[in-house]
Amino acid sequence: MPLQDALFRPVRAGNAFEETVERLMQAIRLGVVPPGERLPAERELATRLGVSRVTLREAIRSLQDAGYVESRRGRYGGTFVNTTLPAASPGRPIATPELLDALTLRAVLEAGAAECAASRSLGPAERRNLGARLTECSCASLDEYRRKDSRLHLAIAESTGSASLTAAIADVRMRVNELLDRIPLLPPNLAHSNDQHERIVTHILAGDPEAARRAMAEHLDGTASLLRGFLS
Amino acid sequence: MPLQDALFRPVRAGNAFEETVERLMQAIRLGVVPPGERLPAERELATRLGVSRVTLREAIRSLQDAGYVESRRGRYGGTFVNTTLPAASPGRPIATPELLDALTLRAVLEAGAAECAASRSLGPAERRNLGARLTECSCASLDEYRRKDSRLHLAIAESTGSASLTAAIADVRMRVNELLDRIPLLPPNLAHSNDQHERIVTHILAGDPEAARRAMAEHLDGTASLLRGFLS
DNA sequence: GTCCAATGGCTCGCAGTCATACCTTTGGAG
DNA sequence: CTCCAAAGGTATGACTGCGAGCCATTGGAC
Repeated sequence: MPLQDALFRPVRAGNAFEETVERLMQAIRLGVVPPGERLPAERELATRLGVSRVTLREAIRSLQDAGYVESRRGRYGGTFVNTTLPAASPGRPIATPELLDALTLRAVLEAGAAECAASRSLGPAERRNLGARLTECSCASLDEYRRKDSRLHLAIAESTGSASLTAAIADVRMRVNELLDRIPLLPPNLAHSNDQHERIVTHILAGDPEAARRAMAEHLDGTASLLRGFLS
Repeated sequence: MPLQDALFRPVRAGNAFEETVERLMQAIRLGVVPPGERLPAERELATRLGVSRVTLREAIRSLQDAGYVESRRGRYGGTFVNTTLPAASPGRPIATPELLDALTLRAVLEAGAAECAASRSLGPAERRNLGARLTECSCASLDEYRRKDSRLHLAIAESTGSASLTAAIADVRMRVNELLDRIPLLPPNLAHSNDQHERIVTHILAGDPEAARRAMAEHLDGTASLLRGFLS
């Protein structure tokens, strides 16, 4: 019975150390803490992540070794994201069912988020945030595009007002980005992507849920078919 | 920055024991392992949950104490779900933001799942499964309705073919059911719900994604506004 | 120049968790 | 009747993760 497969899945994705590394990577790779910026202080971060400071420090240490962050002591010190990030390692080959699973979940979550965001009355701060992320994305160079793109999509998720939904989208984006890192990013795709972004944000700001959903679905379909093509 | 709140959320929802209890409760309360049925053998279940047998046994023990399951030794023994389940304990009062968060996520996931299921070409086994769950639900008595209802919704999720999506829906249903257990379930609501179920399944089987999505959204809106009313 | 608050760096003992192995019970196969 | 495979029940020793406390460093406030 495959329903049980979904429910009796592993309770833990790994040990506390591994999951903590994963979470910090998420913040960095999705551009939530941009290059040059500081992570929260260890004591605070450990509390927020529900993990001991010892474990958090081990995770940070491994990110240092991998070249993602650097730590400075003293007051006004902290752990800072490096301005030049290491390229993602290829990792294991991709299983097709896993790919389809991630793409399905992403389509549901992000299209739903776009619709939901468009059906809410957004405050001025939220509207400004969406605009800022959009222009940031359109100005981004190739090597920072994935990060700025993720940041925009997260801003849309965030404007649904649902923290769980935002978290779920962050998770699925990490899964999909891991796959996208295996295929080249071409300037024409990037330009097309920016057009679609603009349309999505416009529909959200105009409060047109149906149009926002359609635009987002179309946008996602682009990378989805790209992925399916490269990996099947 | 509230985006960081979503990403720097706790890495662990609790210790291994608590999370294991939660997972088993999910299988029972959502009707995935119905009353009278047997759970997988301890050794297998421990492997699937990625947890040691000791920890799993502690979890099972606490479910025994709470009256959810009984264990029998010997070959053809095992751990069986009790035919009469204890009523859910009220638990802590509900915070409104938490409620809205869960309802938003549910709307996105389940409406998306209905649409996705309708846009796939389902096999005969899947079609039969949907039909069976639908009639099971329409015949259910008040005290078993929530379980049968969840089981139908999970069948829809399952027919998207995405294990992650199914798991996500199971999780959010547990959250919402916990809230629904605080308000009475009335026969008229039940009848109305069954009508909507039938419409949803019909649209899915007919392969009409848009209609399936709309029907599901309407269906969810019913309980959502009920909840908002009772708790605000 | 001195102080001090905030930060990263470090250590130790207790709780929880795990892998492994072995014991006990049960009911069908032969 | 006997045997035995499959299930739950138990015990042991090592490892992980945690809380708490203390140390070391830094740069601004005074």
